[in-house]
Amino acid sequence: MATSKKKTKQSADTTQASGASKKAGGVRARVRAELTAEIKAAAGRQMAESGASSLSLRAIARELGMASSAIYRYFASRDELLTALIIDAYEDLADSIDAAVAEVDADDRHAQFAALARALRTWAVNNPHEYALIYGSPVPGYAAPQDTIASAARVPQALLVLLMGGHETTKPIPKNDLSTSLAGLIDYTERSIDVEALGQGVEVWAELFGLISLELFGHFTNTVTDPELFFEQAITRMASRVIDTTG
Amino acid sequence: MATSKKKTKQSADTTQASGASKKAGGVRARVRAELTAEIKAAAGRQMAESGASSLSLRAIARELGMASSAIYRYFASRDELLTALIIDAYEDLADSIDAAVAEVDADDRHAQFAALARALRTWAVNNPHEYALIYGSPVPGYAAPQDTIASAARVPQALLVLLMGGHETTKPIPKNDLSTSLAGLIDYTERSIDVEALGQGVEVWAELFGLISLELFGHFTNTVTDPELFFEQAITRMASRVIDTTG
DNA sequence: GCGAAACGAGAGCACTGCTCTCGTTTCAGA
DNA sequence: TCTGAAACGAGAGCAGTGCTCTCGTTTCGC
Repeated sequence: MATSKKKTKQSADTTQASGASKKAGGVRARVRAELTAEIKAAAGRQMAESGASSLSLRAIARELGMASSAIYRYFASRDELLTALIIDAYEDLADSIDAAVAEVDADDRHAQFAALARALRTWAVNNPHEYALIYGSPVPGYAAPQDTIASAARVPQALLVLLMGGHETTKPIPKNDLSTSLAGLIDYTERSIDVEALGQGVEVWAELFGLISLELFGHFTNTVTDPELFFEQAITRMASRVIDTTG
Repeated sequence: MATSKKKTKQSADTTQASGASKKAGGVRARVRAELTAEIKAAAGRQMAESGASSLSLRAIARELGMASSAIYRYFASRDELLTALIIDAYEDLADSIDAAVAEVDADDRHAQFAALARALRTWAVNNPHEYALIYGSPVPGYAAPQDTIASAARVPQALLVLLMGGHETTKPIPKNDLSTSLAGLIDYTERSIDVEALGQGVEVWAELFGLISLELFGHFTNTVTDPELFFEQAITRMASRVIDTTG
């Protein structure tokens, strides 16, 4: 009876959600880029007020006035959107730190470290959900794609540069527990930094994130009454450890 | 026509989901306690393999062979279940630490600190999801109920005890930036601990959590190749800072 | 100009937390 | 001991989610 819907010649619908740029010229490509950015912006807005865990693709679609299924033309899944936000967060943080460090005298390494630390904390305080997204507990199933790793590395890179400014070494790396545990870092820095300094760097790095995480995640309430003031004091001590370590 | 269902005298159904113990005697009370424990156990099992974010009340009900709505007789909401798990996690961690510290010579404070630190990390490594639950990013809307605070405090308490073992003071607390920022902690310890030592304690505390969080959350991959070995080295240095601080 | 690819909209599936109702079981007080 | 009230389990139902599939339209590249 009813003829099955006329079968128009239909194509395969093989849109790449994680669009690898395609031709940059076309009008469609431009619109696509804009919409992608709009989706990320809406997601960022939504995340800023309710956090990453409650981020809803449907809510984003609603805000943008489009069907929820349309989002999938731009991001293959919620996870992929999250990944994009993670990368953006890393980049934004790294930019903030780099800018702050660049503003102070390159010879004053104490001041450089202080600038780095303050930039890190300030960014975290101003973007708590983004901070939680990248340095808080990761979603269990979530395996960081290779893309994020490069961006993630930019942040500690700033501290490594600081270390390189005073602890370069040409001496062979000693073979001991410390160098064993830091093998990856030693490799990454091409054996150019003194191992003791590297170790102090990692420790200070951990303290920085510890202080900020404990503050942001509410573990300082009623004990460390003024986290910012305490952080300032800690900066001085941490700077000494990072900079005055004799290799 | 059809008589509306006969209105049996019906009561108000005012079960308190967050059961405040009631009479301990009755059979019903005992069954209730058992089922509550079973639900928490199932939740813990489910969390251990897929993390807290994907914890599903319906899945728990399924595992226990009951209707999902029945769960609400025991926990008013998913959040309340989470809270119970959080408290259990804090208690379990605090127990582990206390037990580890108690096993070493009370006079050897370096060894005591080392035991504390190792117990903390070991627990975290063995219970990564529980660790993430209590020290990772909190759910944005989630405000820690008063109940959790007491349990949460037990953990850093262990370090405070260590500090008290060597930095008691009867001198008045100086009025400076450090004491201002730590006002809450000074109050909590009833001004019995030297402020400098308190400051070092907080810093070391932060470093401990920083090291463990960075390791567990995957920020050490390819850099700190052997986190456990590195942690061991850091312990020595941290112990010195905590214990050898001259007030 | 035309075929193929890209796209937006909409329906639908399986899942979630949570609520409400209803019949049953247990408890506590008279 | 009896009885009304409280506690309980089951089930249906609601609103929300991520994601898939289909279908008609628009745009692109050759």
